Amino acid sequence: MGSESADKPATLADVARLAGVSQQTVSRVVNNTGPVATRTRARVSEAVGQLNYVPNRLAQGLARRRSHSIGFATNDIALHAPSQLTSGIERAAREVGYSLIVSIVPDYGLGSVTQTLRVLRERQVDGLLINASLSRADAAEIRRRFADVPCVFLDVPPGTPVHAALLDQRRGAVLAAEHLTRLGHTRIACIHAPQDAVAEHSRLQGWQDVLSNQGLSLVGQQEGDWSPASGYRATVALLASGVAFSGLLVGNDQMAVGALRALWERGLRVPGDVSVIGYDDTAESALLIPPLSTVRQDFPTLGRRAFHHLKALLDGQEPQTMPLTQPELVVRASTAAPDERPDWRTALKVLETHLTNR
Amino acid sequence: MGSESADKPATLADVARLAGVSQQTVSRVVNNTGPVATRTRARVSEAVGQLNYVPNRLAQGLARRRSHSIGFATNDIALHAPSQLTSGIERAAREVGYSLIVSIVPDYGLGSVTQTLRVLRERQVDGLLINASLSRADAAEIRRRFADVPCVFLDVPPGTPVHAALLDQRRGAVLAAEHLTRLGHTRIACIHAPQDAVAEHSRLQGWQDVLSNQGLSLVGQQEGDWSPASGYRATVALLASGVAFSGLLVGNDQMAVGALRALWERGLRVPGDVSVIGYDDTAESALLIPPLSTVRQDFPTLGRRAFHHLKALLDGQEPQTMPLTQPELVVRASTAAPDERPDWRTALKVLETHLTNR
DNA sequence: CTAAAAAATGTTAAGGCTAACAGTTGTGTG
DNA sequence: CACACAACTGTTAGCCTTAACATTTTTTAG
Repeated sequence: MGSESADKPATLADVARLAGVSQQTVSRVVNNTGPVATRTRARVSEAVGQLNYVPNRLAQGLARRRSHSIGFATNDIALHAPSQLTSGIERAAREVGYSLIVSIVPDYGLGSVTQTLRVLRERQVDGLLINASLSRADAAEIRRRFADVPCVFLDVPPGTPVHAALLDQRRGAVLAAEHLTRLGHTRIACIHAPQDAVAEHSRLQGWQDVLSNQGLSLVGQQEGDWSPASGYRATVALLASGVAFSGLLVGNDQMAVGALRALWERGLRVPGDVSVIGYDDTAESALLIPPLSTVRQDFPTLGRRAFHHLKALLDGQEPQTMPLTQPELVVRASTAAPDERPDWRTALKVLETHLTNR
Repeated sequence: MGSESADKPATLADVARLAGVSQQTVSRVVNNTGPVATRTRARVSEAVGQLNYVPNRLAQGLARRRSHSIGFATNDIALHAPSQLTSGIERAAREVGYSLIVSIVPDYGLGSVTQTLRVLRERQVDGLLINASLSRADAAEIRRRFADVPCVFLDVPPGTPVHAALLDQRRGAVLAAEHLTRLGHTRIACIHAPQDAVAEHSRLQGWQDVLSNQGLSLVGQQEGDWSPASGYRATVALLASGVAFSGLLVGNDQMAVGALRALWERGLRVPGDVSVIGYDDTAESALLIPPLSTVRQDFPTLGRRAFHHLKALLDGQEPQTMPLTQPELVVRASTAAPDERPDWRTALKVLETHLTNR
C-alpha cells in the first residue's frame, strides 16, 4: 500500500472494467455529475482508490473544450510588482481549481507581447491576464488579435476600452506630490522609471499636474530602471546638475533606497535637507533609515481581483468595469517641511551617543 | 486583414481539406517531421497561413503523451529567492519550447507539497521542479509517490538521493561566519529563519560549526520569518536580552535591513559597534546605509540549471549529480574589526556637514 | 397493477492530434 | 525494361475524456 503509481497511470476505462460499469458512469462519479446509484458509486469509488485513478486534465480539456487553466503574461517577474501580483493571482486561481501558466514577456513592445500570448493560446488557456505595459492602441490591437480568448489587462492607460484591473497610478502620484507641496516644498525633482511603462507615465503626469496647479514645475528629472542602483545614479546626476531641490519624488521604493544612499553620502540629511517619497511600500520601506514615506499599492489584492474579473468573464457573466484600485499615502520620516532648521539638539545627542557608547 | 481568429479555430482537418492533402501530411509540415514534397509543403503552408492554423497543444500532448510543460511547485513566490528562481526557470523553459505551470505550496509540510504536486501531475506535466523545504525522508517519500514523473528538488539537504539543484548553504554560512571570526569577533549573535526551512538549517549549522571550531559559540539566537520587520524585532530582542555582541549573522538581507535599523535606533554604529552580515545579496544591499556585507546567491542561474537538469532527465539522459552551486562572500562596509575605536574625526565631520549644509 | 415519469446506466461520436503502418509514385541500376 | 529502393502520401487506430442521446431499470401516481 501507499505507492500512488502503477506502471501506467489508470484511465477511466481501467476503472470501469474493474468496477463493472461503463466509462460514463465512472466519469459521472468522478466529476459528480448526473445521478448514480449509491451502491454503484461505492463500487466505483472503491475501484478509483484501488487503481489510484487521477483524471487526465489534458484529455478532459480537449473533450470539454475548457482547460481550466489561465495564462499570465508578465514582464520581469523578479520585480516587486509582478511577483506580488503572481502571488495573488495564483492563490485566487488555485482556490477555484484553475492552474496558472506563467510566461514572461521578454521585451517591451507589441510584438513581444503578441508572441507570448500566442504561445499561451496554443496551450488552450481559458483566459489571459496581461501584465505588460500597453498603450491604448496596442491593447486594442491585442484585443482584436486574441478576440477568441477573454483577456484582462493589468497595465494599460485608464479608460482603455478593454477589461482591466488597474491601480490608480495617477492618484497615487498626486498623493505623493501633494504631500510634498502641502509640506511647503517648491523645488521638487523626480526620478521616474522608463516612460514606455504605461503606469509610470501616469505617475509622471500626476506629479507634473500637481505641481503646475501650484504654479510649480519639476526642477529636475532623471530616469531610472526600477533598480536601487539606478536610483543612486539618478540622484547623483540630479545633485551634479547643480539645481537645488528640497523634495524628491521617486518612482518606486527600490530606487528610493539608492536615492537615500546618494543623499547620505553627500552629507545631505533626509528629511532635513531633502524630503524623499517613494512608491509601492515594500516590506523594507518602513525600516529604512530614515523610514520611507511612500504610496502603498496592494498588488496581491489587485491580482486576486484581476483573476476574479477574468473568472466572471469565463463564466459568461459580463462583469462591470472595475473601479481603479486606490493607493494609499503612507507618511513616514523621510518627508518633512522644507524650512525645518537642522535639529541641533538631536544631532548632538546622536553624536554623543556614538562617541560615548561602549 | 490581420485578424488572427476565425469563428472557430482551424484544425488540422480544416487545413488538410483546404490544401487537398491528408491530415498527416499537414502534421508533417507543421512539425517538420518526415519528408514532404516542396510543392506540397508550399500548398500546406499557404493553407495554414490562410486559416491561421495554430496547433492545439492539449490534443498534441494527449496524442504524444508529452505535454511539453513542467510544473514548478514553490513556497511563497513573493519572496526574493522564489521569484528570482522562477525568472531563471521560466526563461530556460521558454527557450526550448516548454511552458511553466506555477503552483504555490501554501504551507509547510509533506501533505501540502503532495497536494500541490498531485494537481500538477493531473495536468500531465512532463516533469516537476520542487522548491519546497523537504527533509531527506520527505523528499524520498515524494520521490516514491511521484515515481512516474521526473523531479528535481531545489531545497533538500545536500546528499539526499534525489535529483537536485542546490546552493551550498552551509558553505555560504561558513563564509559569513569565518569572515566575522577572521575579523576578530568573538561575541557573535545570529538571526535565523524558521528551521523547518531546510536551507536555513544548513546555515545555522554552518555558523555554529565555524564558531565551535574556534572554541566559540553563538551568544544569542533569534528567529525571524525572512521579513525586514522580523529582523527588526529579533534585533530588538537580542539587544534587550542584555548579552553583548559585536557580530551579527543574519539569515537574509531583508531581515538585515530590519537589523540595521534597530541598531541605528539604539545609537549603535555599524560596523563600529556591531558588524552585520546578511545573506542573498539583494539589489538593495549594496546601497543600504551602510552597504551590507553579505553572501551572494545567484538564483536565476540556479533555476536555469535546475531546468536543464530536468530537461536532460526528460530526454532520457541520466545526468550526473549536479555539484552544489557555490555562493560568494561579498564584503562591504557593514563589517569590520570589532576593536575599531569610534572614528571621532569622521563623526565630527559628518555633524559639521549636517549643521553647516545649506 | 399499469402507465408515466424519474433515475440509472450504457452507447456512440466526437475533441484535435500523432504513431504506425500501408500504399503510391518516382528514381536509378543492371 | 524490370527491379530495388527511396521519397512521398494516405489510412487506421488510438491518446483519454465528455456530450448527447439511447436504453434499461426503478419509482411513483392513479
